[in-house]
This record gives sequence, C-alpha cells and structure tokens, in this order.
Amino acid sequence: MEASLTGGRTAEAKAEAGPVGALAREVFTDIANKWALLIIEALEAGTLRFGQLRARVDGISHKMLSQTLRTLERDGIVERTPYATVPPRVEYSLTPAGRELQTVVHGFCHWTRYHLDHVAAARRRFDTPDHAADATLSNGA
Amino acid sequence: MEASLTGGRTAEAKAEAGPVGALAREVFTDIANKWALLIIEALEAGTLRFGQLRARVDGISHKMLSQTLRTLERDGIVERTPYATVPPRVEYSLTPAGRELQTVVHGFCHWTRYHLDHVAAARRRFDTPDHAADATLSNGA
DNA sequence: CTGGATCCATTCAGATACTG
DNA sequence: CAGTATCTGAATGGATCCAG
Repeated sequence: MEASLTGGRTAEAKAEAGPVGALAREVFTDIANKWALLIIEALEAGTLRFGQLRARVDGISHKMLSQTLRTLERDGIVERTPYATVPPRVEYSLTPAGRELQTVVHGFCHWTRYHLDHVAAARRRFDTPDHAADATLSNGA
Repeated sequence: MEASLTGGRTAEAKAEAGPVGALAREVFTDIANKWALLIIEALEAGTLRFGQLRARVDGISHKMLSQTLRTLERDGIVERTPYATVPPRVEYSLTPAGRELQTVVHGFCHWTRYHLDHVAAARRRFDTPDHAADATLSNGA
C-alpha cells in the first residue's frame, strides 16, 4: 500500500493518519519551498562553503540560507562539515539521501525551464480580458 | 547551455538574468510550495471537482485551494472546466504540461515516503543534546 | 456547490547588529 | 567567515460572511 501524502479521507488514508502521516507532511513542508529546493539544486556543484552557496542562490538572504540549511541538515539532506580554522570554514554537501532528492529537484528545474514558453502563453491567455470569450460553456449533465 | 534557475553570479548566469530569469523564478515560486504540489499530486486521480479536491488534500482551506488553483490555471498547469448547471459544477484536471510536472511531483512524494525513516533518524541525531559530542572537529588546513 | 471578499493571527523574510 | 538574535514589514493562511 502506497501512502498518499495528500492524506485524503479515504479508508486507507485514515489508517495512516497517525504520527507517520504527520511526519510525512512535516518533511514534505520542509522541502516544498523555493529556498530549500534552490539550495539543493545549487549543491549539485558538490561541496560548497556558506559564502559560495550564498553567491549561487541568487537573492537569498544570509538568514534564510542559514535557517534553511539547518532544517535540511536536521532532516539528513545536507551534511555540514565545520573546520576548526580561523577564520572559520564550513562546508556543505548533499548526503546520499540528499543526492537522490537532488535528481527529483533537477527534474523540477528542468520542467520549469522547458515549459517557460508554455507558461508564458497560458498567462497571456489567462490575463486577457476576454478570457471566457470562446468558452461557450460546455452544457454538461 | 542549461540555464541554472538558481541564478548565480557566473558569466552565463548574468547573461540570462533578464526577464527570462525573472519569469523562471516566478514560475518556480508558484509551484514550489506545499499546496500547489499537493494539489498536483491529488489530481493524479484524474478529473476532480472542487469539493472532491478539498476532501483529497487534507487540511487545505477553501481559500488556499481556490487561490492555488487559480495560480495553477494561469500557469497552464491545471485546466478548469465550468458547467452551466445549477448548482454550479467545476471540474479540474491537469493539462499535458501539468501531467509532465505531475511525474516530477510524484518523485517528490515518493522520496518523502521512502526516506521517512532516514529523516526521523537524522532528526533524532540532530536534536540530541550531545550533537557535537563525537564530532572531534576535523582539523582541516 | 463554487468562489470571491474581508478580517485577523501567524509565519516568513529581510535588514541590522553582534559573537566567535 | 560563519552564525545567531532581534526587530520590522510583508506575505501566508484560516475563519467567516456573502453572491451566483
């Protein structure tokens, strides 16, 4: 039985609506946000230092990078390696699980790039005032 | 040349840092949030009505469902089909592009389920007070 | 049933300042 | 350089009420 994650009110869904489902939702929420995904994507380059990451993920703030990295480390997605040098140096890389996730994230980025034109066109259509012009509502039922 | 989406300050990245990069980031942000992903995942079931979607995506509010669906429709990911019946009936389904995205989302959900134990273990380790006990800081460089 | 609008609490996210 | 804490404004998200 494949747990659904969406957690609908079906029979099986109710059965796994316990702490497992809650944890799943929690983890899902941790990674389903743009900063987490962009960081994971950026770590495709291998091991990166804090500053390097900051340069690669355009627009991210010091705080968000730090915060998101901590979340990802906690979830076992990125590995943090501090060196006792001065000035301090900390390197971040993906764990094996993180690398698996990275392939998915990559698919995500690929989709976005590949369908940019499609999206742009869809938006033009949607934003056009006569959006419902040729709709001619299907008289269902 | 593969656009990076993360938009770092590399040479090529700067070259595409125009409206294209901006749009990419915008679209990415639209779909990189839990409600959008959960809705897309829920639409794996095929065509669903508003109420059915609401039942399938556990915990989503009326407002968020409505709002997110509009965003996804605008981006050409879901298709909205209203019927001129009374009471009104509206059906939602994935567009071809949406179905392609769905496979990626599915990988996402799969990763979450498959690595739940790994994450739980990582969290236990991370949340343990003696987190840095056996660290014995690598004396790099 | 679908969907929009409003009000309100919570959270997110950026800027800044400060420690090691 | 890396990281944390605080303060503030913006955005998210939920509850409720109203319209088609």
